[in-house]
Amino acid sequence: FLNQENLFCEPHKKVLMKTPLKESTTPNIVLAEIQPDFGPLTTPTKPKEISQGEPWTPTANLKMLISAVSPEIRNRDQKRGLFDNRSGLPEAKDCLQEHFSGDEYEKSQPSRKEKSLGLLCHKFLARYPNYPNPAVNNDICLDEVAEELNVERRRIYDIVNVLESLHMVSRLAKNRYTWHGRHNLNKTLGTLKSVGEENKYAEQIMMIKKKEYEQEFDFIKSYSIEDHIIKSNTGQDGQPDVCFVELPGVEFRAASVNSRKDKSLRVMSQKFVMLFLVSTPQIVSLEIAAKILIGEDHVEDLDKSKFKTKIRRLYDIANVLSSLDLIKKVHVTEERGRKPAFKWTGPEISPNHSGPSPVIPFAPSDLEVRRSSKENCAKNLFSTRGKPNFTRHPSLIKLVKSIESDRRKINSAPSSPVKTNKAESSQNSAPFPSKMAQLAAICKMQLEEQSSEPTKKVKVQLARSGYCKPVAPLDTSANAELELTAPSLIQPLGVVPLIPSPLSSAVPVILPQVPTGPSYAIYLQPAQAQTMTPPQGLSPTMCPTPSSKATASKDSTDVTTEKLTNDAAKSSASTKPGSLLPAPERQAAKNRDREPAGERGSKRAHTLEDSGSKKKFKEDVKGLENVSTTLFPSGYLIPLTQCSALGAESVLSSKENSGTLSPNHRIYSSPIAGVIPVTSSELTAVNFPSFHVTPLKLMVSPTSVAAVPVGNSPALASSHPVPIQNPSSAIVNFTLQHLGLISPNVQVASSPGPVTVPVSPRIEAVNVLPESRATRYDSPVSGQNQPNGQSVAMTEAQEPVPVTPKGSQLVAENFFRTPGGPTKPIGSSCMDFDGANQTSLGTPFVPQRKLEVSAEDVH
DNA sequence: ACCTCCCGCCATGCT
DNA sequence: AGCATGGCGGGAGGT
Repeated sequence: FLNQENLFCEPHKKVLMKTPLKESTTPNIVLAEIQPDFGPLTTPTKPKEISQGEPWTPTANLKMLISAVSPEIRNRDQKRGLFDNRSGLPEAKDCLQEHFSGDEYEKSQPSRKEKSLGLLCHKFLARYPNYPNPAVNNDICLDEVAEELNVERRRIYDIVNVLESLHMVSRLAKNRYTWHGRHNLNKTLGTLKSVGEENKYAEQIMMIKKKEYEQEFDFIKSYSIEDHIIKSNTGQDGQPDVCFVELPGVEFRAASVNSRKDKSLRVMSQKFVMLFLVSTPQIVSLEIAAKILIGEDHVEDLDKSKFKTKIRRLYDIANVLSSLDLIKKVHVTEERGRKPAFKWTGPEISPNHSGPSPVIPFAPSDLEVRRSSKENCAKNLFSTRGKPNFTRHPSLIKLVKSIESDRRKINSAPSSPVKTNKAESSQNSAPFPSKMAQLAAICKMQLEEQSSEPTKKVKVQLARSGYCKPVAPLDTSANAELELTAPSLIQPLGVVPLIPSPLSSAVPVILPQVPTGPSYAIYLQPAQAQTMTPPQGLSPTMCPTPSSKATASKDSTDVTTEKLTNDAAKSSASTKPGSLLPAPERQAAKNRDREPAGERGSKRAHTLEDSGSKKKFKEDVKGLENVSTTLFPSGYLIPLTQCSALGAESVLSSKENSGTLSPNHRIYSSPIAGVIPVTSSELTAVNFPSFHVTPLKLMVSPTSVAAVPVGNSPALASSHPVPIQNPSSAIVNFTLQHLGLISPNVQVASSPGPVTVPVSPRIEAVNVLPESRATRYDSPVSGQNQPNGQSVAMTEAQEPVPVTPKGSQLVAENFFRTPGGPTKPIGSSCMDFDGANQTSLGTPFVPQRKLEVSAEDVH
């Protein structure tokens, strides 16, 4: 252990590491001070970076930095760049300047650029390996970094906050963060994507674009629709938006923890990333991003100042993301003019649970993740609820204690982020772990079963999941739909159905297909894509837009401009997702809530509304809580799901470690057991902190959602004066339904063969490779596993746990279902508890489908 | 003149 | 009270 650290840390860290950046300047002082104090602990990693390969020398660093910098800057700076980079330290600069500057240039002084957050971030990133060896201590001392980089701490916060939003770092304690590098990145992005889908960001983007273009005329319609969507989003989705998305693996404090966190740069960063992941062109203009991010509350009347502030923040975030090579600056030329925008240059990711991302993380290493997951669960639970009133089984308690010990490391930090009661959390956490273990065990079993038949797995899983069942019953078309439905269910996004993503989420393979989907394919934006669903007439209309595709970047914009087609379709789509089902749902919810869970579910499906209302949600929650309490300590479904997810992950990871499962298997399996649950859990987690409501979303099946929105939309429309809606409302609803249905169908058609396997595996493969690289540096998987005593211990512990858990069985089942039901997980979990849900679900869906069909017919 | 966004005041929260 | 965080927006550098 120590040896490893030494290997990793010693060489570069103290000496080299610091040297590179600062050498020229004052570093000595810093080094001296820092090293002694933190020595091994703080400094941890850094030099390792793989990419560089070169030993750390100032020049090397400079080169890296320069290269890293955007081309433009690069070119310019390169000339002076050397100076600048070195200059990182003022003193050095001064010296240089004096020497050189005598002549002309004194630029060497830190120009603004030199102080840019992007450059700073590069420096920061240069200190740590992309794929750190978990075994080594990767602690980051903010003070130290600030000194070394010679910047105010405030700047470091900016960087760290963004990194944290990607789970590339996690906070250990007061001034300390742990560097995770990109191990979790894919997973995180997957989660963010799924959340983004949930939030209907794609739709929102489309709406905004539409507005812009349409404002001139149809805007009325669009507005009405948009408004609805937005509002809906705000209401329901807004919640999720507000929350910080916690990844299963990553530990962090819930957004709820800090009041600020809601607004936090972290959240903005996540949302911003979501926009990229969700939007088809993957190009997001700052304007749109700002509108959406702000807009959640009141899109339409944005304060100018607010808008400006948002833009400022987005620049900050964008700089960091650019440094991570996740995005690059571009300009989108639209009718109106040229807008600053950013293009996603990061990895393509399938929705969270879907294959690759999750898999990768697990495989490589993510001990921390596991830990964090546990912690997260605990945290979430606690955070959400003031206190855990869980009744715990002794066994659970034991588990908890063990876990706590593990956690301790993390939490040990004096001020662990989570402020809530650590003790409590830890205690609470205990149950989860056990649960998780159980879940994991279950998942494993499922996975194994499924693994045997990857392709079939999905279906099987679906079938297993209570939710799935419901789906199947729904229609004859069901088979195809099953897949569809499943995905929809899986993703809270369900709403999303409009977009392919949901499907993809359901089945990893699907996603890729969807996008590729012949019909829409092209550059259409999400909205268009959605419209696409109604391939028939619409697609042609859409086609024009595609023509725009000539310019890829423009496509998106152009597309938006065209909006043409299907306002209705779009609107429908938008409505679906966003739909939040406000009033109607609530009503329905009320009725339903009282009803038995099973009934509820059915009703929900029926009404579709269920998902929407917060009230319902709460009610449901209450009911669930009761149930849950009885079932197991943790009251909330969400946590459980998370746990389940975690468990699944852990399982997966373990498998990976063992090598029993092939990547493919993992993928598939993950979707079934782990994946779905995970995503759901993640989603839930996100939503959870801020609002109970979120769960509602989960609860609702996508189809149901779609249906609901429709209903809602009219209502909403009524509230708003929306002329269009009157005529269109029905249509819209139908269209929406269609969208949801269609998309699935489409996918189905295309997917049938390919659906399951092909794509996802590829992705995984891709992802895996990188990771493998990363690992190599640090010390690959084996190293990871071993290194962290903690993480390792955790895993091991977890595995055993499953067995031990006594009460676990019940829990397990619950969890199980969760995962399965899970597609949508969280809600599902709740539903599961209800028990009846499964059957109920089936019933509800049926009606929807019928509706959908009708809608289709209409088309 | 607009785009970027650095800088640091000061609120917020925890210790 | 003191310190760590980080929201926020003025206003300056860049183009």
